[in-house]
Amino acid sequence: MRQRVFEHVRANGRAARSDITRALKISAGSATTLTADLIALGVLREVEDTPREAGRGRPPVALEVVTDAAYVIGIKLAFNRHSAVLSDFAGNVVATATTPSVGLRCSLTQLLSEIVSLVHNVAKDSGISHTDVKAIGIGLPGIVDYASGVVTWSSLLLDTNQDLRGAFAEHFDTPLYLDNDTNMLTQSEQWFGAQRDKTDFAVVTIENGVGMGLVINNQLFRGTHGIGLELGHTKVQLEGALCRCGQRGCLEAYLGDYALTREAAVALDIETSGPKSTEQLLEELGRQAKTGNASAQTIFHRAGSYLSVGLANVIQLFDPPLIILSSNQMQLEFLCTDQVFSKAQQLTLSKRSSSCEITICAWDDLVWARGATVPALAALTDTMIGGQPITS
Amino acid sequence: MRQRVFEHVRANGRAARSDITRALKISAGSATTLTADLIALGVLREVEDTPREAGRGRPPVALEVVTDAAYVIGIKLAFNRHSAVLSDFAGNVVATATTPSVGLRCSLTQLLSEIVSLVHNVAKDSGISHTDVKAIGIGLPGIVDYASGVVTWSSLLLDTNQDLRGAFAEHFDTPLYLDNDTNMLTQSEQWFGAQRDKTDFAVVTIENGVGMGLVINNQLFRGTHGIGLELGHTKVQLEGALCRCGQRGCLEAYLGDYALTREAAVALDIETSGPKSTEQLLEELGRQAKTGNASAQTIFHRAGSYLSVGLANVIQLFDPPLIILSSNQMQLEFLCTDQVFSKAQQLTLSKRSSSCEITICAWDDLVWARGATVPALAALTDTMIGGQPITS
DNA sequence: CAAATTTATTTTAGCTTGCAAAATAAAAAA
DNA sequence: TTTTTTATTTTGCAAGCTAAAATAAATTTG
Repeated sequence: MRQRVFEHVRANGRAARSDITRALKISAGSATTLTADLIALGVLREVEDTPREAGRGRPPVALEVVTDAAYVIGIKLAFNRHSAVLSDFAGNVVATATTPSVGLRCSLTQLLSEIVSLVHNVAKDSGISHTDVKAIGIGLPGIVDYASGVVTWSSLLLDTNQDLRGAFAEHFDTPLYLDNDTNMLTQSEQWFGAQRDKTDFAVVTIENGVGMGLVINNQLFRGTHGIGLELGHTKVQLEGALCRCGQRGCLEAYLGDYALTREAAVALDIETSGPKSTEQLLEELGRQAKTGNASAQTIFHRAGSYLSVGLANVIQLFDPPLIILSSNQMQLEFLCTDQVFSKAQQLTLSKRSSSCEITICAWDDLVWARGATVPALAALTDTMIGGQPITS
Repeated sequence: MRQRVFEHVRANGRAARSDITRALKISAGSATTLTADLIALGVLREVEDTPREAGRGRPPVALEVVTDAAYVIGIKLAFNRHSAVLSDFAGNVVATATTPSVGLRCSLTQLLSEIVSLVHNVAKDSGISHTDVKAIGIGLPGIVDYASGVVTWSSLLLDTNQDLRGAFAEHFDTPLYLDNDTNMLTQSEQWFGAQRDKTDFAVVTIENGVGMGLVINNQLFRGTHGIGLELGHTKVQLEGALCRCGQRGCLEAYLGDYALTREAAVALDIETSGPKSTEQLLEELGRQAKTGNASAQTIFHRAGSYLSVGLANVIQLFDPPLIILSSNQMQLEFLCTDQVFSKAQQLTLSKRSSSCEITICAWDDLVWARGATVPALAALTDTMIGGQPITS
């Protein structure tokens, strides 16, 4: 219950004891006791100059999170750049940092050294002491065993089954929470997003690969072994296009950056092995599609069809009231279109009454990184407040 | 906690207080108090002649469910026959009944009258009074709003959005729990199946249509609106085979009875409009496939390929440790083969360490009907023991 | 066979949590 | 100034557990 009171204050920024009794349906006496505990623990404080609101009666005294009770860092590791966010105990972003990354698969040692310098960088300018950072969260693409902190597979790493948490522990004492990057983005939406009041929603990301996150009843769903929701590798075509994973017909083999660019070479009549980067190729492909290149258009058109199918399947299986779609600029413009969405709705229309809302957003890497602070903050709060660790 | 103690006894048939303290990790004192409550409520009783077990010390005195504290009925409605099970409060089957059904879509009134006669039939022979039946569960194919008891759509009914619970209430006072039939089978597995100790598993059914049920952490997952898990209508092929739902490329359009038999006419070189029933056609198709008819074999082969894809997608998305596959005899023999399963595993192999076990079973309709007793029993127990209703 | 040992269950005292209701506080309205 | 209204604190009290002691009922042991 202490946890719930604290989370209510954190989620709302400020809340008076009387707000808490109403929101959490506890008695006024309990509110007094619980908040007194939290104040004694040093995680909540009364706001001195609570702004005077209209209304009679004794004015409520707002409570807020003691922002400097602890700090956490959230990191997003990606193919072309890494991003980090330093956040206070209330979840406010205090500092950010970004570094370019090698752009090639690398060893665990190399990746770790990039993480170490990023951690130092983000703390440097903010004036926050190293020792005040009490937890760190990292999200990276691939399959991650959340419980053990082992990276089963990642597109960033040369090797499989890398014990990133173990390696990290040799550099820092800080506890590390490691997860798939889409789960981090999902938690960013859950805590900080425009739809943060929603208890159930899905997140679908289209980047180099295709990922998915799911919140059911305010709880992140990871699958039994923590490796579910591999939407990118669901099959949408028997013996279809070749995927990075070696299989054929995976959804991401039609939608991901690499899927579009490998066909771009043909459509744009450029030599494949040219010096162009994926980003440049994608941009060129978009430009050509806009100016009427039929081959370029057909690439996006086909990808759009499969995106409809992917979204429809998500709706049919998980039945979420909302899907938040996040993607690169190019896919956003050409794939995440109203036509594609209405096609997806059509494909699920069969007898279903309530429909699923689909919204789009193109998030900055820092939003992803901020999501990585969520498990760090949540776990830290648990240890500080002292309750059963929430298994999320 | 009372609930948990009671469910532990019911799940194990018998349990001593000392077993309960160990299993539920409560103190011996609590076990005494809680069981005393349950005995006073008339739902548990001490077993007089507890069989003497080897071992020293004061012998444990077993507790068991008072079987005649209440009775419930579970019903499975299907295309060609309806089945009912009368169960005591411990979940033991006391009587069963089966009636042929019209075999055509019918009106709500017609279906209801079949339900009414089934309810009377199953109680008749058992000597159980009508008034001792305290709850009834019904499972039927289609989309059912569990909370409201409205059948949004069913292959059994002519019309959509039929308020079956409301209509039922005009005939009986007994509370009615209405659900999709696959959810009922899933709960049958959860309570009575060989794998009932499992906390997480999926059920996939291949009958006329294709259905799915999912248990996550001992809890039935229905999707947010209670209409998720429509595996049969996930798309596995862009612009693929025509499905009953009007869409193209649905999984069940490749696997369901009707999907196989509509191609059977061609393969077997029979006139489509002949008098053959679906069952006869399926049997004939199986016979021919066995005796080397290449066309017949190719039908099963294609269906098998899509079943692999469907199972692989379930694994990729839900990551269950176990899938229980239930189907008709014919699909069991020709589709649920080791080749299909190993193909499904292959399609998910990408970097995944733990694999998903797949088991098969061909359940009698009575097993499905018994599953329909589960929500009835669970809800009844809640009201009798008086706790928060379990939201499952 | 009586005493010791072992296991099960009950009793007892105490702790924690949360509530209702009364008391107190702090403001606006009369 | 008094009343009214809203917020918060204080004060018993009840429920739900637990740990530890007491009691029960068997088997083993000397």
